[in-house]
Amino acid sequence: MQEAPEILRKNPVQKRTRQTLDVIFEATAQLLQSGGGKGLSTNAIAERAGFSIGTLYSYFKDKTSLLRALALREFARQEAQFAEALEAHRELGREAIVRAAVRQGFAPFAGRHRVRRHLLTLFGNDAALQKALHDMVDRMTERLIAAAGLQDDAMPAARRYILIRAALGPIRAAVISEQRLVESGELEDELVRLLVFLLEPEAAPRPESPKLS
Amino acid sequence: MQEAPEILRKNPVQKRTRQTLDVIFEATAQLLQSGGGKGLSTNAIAERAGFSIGTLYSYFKDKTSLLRALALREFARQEAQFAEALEAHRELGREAIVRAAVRQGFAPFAGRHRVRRHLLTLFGNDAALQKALHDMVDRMTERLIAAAGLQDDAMPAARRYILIRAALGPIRAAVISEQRLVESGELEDELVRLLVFLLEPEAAPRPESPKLS
Amino acid sequence: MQEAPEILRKNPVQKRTRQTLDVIFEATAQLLQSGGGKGLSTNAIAERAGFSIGTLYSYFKDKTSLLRALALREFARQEAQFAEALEAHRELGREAIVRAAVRQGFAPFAGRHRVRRHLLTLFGNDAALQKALHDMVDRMTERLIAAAGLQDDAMPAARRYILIRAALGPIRAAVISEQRLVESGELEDELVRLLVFLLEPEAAPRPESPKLS
Amino acid sequence: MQEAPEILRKNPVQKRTRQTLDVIFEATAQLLQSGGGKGLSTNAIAERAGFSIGTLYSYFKDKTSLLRALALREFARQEAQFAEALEAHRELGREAIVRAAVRQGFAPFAGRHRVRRHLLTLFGNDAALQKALHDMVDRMTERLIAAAGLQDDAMPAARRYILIRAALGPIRAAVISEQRLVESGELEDELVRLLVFLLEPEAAPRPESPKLS
DNA sequence: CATGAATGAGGTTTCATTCAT
DNA sequence: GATGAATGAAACCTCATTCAT
Repeated sequence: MQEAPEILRKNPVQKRTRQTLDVIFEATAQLLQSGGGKGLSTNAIAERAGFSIGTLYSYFKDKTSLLRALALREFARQEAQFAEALEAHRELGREAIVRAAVRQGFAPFAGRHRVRRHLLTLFGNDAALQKALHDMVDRMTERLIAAAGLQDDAMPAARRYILIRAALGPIRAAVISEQRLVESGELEDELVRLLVFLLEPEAAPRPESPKLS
Repeated sequence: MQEAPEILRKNPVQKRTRQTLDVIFEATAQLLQSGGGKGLSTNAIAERAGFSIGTLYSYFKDKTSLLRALALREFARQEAQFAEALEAHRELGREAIVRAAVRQGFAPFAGRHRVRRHLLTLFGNDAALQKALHDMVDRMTERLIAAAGLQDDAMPAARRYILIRAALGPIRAAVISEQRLVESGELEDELVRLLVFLLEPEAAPRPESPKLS
Repeated sequence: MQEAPEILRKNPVQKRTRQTLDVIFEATAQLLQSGGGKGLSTNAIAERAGFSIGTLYSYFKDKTSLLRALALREFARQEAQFAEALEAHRELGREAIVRAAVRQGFAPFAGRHRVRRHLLTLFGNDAALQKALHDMVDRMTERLIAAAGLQDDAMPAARRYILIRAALGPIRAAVISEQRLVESGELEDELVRLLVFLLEPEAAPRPESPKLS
Repeated sequence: MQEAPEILRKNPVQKRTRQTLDVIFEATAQLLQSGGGKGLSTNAIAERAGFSIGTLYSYFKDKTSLLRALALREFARQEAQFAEALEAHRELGREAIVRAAVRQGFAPFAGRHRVRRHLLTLFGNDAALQKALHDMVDRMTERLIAAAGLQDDAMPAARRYILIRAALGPIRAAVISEQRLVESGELEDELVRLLVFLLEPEAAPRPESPKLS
């Protein structure tokens, strides 16, 4: 059941190889964006990319490899953009930083939210990919905490776990079917308020409401 | 020329029909749980259910109809359980109610989290299904707000939108790959804290930190 | 390969049986007219007729039997109408009779030309049906010759063979795709002229090769 | 969203492609001739042709396309042969030319009359195909008129319409079930007489028999 | 190396027919 | 007798993958 870890069949260091890969990835993303899971055949990808199907198979050992590689690339790009966004607002105070993070959360959905959704969909079962995604969110979380000026260990693990993930669900749902809240900025405001609350060091740990079980 | 919006081809009021449907749904859910979206063929469903493929098609006009019906059924069941859980804790105070809601959020993942995930992904593009889901979450939100003893209109729309959705993402992610946080209850505590915060009537709208921008 | 000559499973003498058959035939004809060969399933026929599929199979041993019986019925009806039309113009002279015949040739296409075409299509290979059709045209031919006041044997066999068949092709073609010629009556005039020519006793044709007989 | 009107998926200019197409067409024709419309499955065609089913579908987008292409090919071939036959008898006088035309009318039924009949019936509903056929007969008509030495406009439209079509019906019927008349040549003689009559310039337009309605 | 024709397992769906109720 | 749920062979078609050129 274990997949051999080899994904690419060629060394992408070669410049020509890298360009070819870009073309293939772009073609795949376009088909994913326009047609969804349906119609995403290797033959269609090859045709859209302008290569022969045989060439495609000289770069990827099978269809899954291609998609996995695309997914990893997209995630990495997103992580980089997130880090960049935080960096750009580093000096403007916690709320500004959080707002930048939230705003960046909406970004990937700008032109291609279907690409991401389909990739997530396609690999819902792929443990390795899930792990990669998970780790990525963890790294983003740490970055956000640091940028907000907190000690990493000042925050309980479960709260760290929630920090970014609490925002992702609403963002995705709203982009798909509640454009009004997105465009008015109301949703952004609420998510900022939410994250700021989570980042707040606990004043005094709720002495008034003992847990009863 | 006109497409009938019907999903079922037979009237499920008949006892025999209902039983057959249950068997088909159960078989589908099992295959979804064990095998995932791939390999979920109508023939496999029929075989697992112990009916012939023809029977299956006498109940559903095509594969999509079957899956859609299953999705609607699962969602409805979940909504009912949610309402029930709230009702059972109605007298125990806001935090208890919220805790019940969060706990109920974990429940559907108990034995079959893959079933739900696959259904969600299979219909990621289906506008009608998305609408149904969306409406369901809205209804659950209203119920939670009422149970918590708030006036429905005391809460900004965007915050209502977030209320439940902020919890769903972390729950799903954690169930899949962070069992430890789930089992220790830490995650539950954090989510409860989060929802309680969102339900809090804004004491005095942060007079100490005016938004500058 | 030979089909047992039994077509009906029940004795149509019974009044109730005859009515049921009429309903089934009518339903079949409607489906044939509206949907063509596609969608003409036994289940659809039964549903349209308001009977259960089982009942249908108690009247006909299989689908082919049903269609064959319908075809025979339609042909017989057409033959009867043809005879009637000739009879009604018997006293008006040869041309009037021929014109009545031609006009009657167009008639079956009035409301249901698809029914006939599909039936012909479906049994293009059925030798028995073809024979029945053939015999029917022969009978119609004899009737026309008699009505026109000729001795049956005054006409060569090949010409008799042609007499009606020469008109059928143009009629069918024109009804399908040359409505203008049909509606203006030009086509009718030409076909009348053609049949009158064929019915003409050879005056003294081809004087260079006198047929003595 | 738009349907491409293409029939072939590959460019038949390539020699290999053309050969493959010929093989597929030939296999289809054989099955049509021997088995008829029933049992003509794409799998059977592929097997008979010696290709895999996938190859067949790489040439034609679906079964209908394949059959349509075959029909067009057969019709074109027939038209060419008809023109050729007329040309070969151009110098021999009107009756000889007409006889050549009639004889050519029997020709396609020589070895494969079922192929043509099945193709005709399969596309009885296909407007485009009917149009093509119709146009073909019109072209053949014009050719015959010209070869017979008449001015095209010397003949009423309705008579031109009839000219060839009056012969087609009897030919088809006779080939199927009246071989004797075919073999003795009697039928040919009668059809020649019929066409010659239709080609005759009207001596004097029937002044003696006014139309009475 | 690139190409793309060819492969064929396997997916979805239809529908004539049976038979227990 | 009537019913209609159930059957399952068989049809159409897709698409990941191979390999001769």
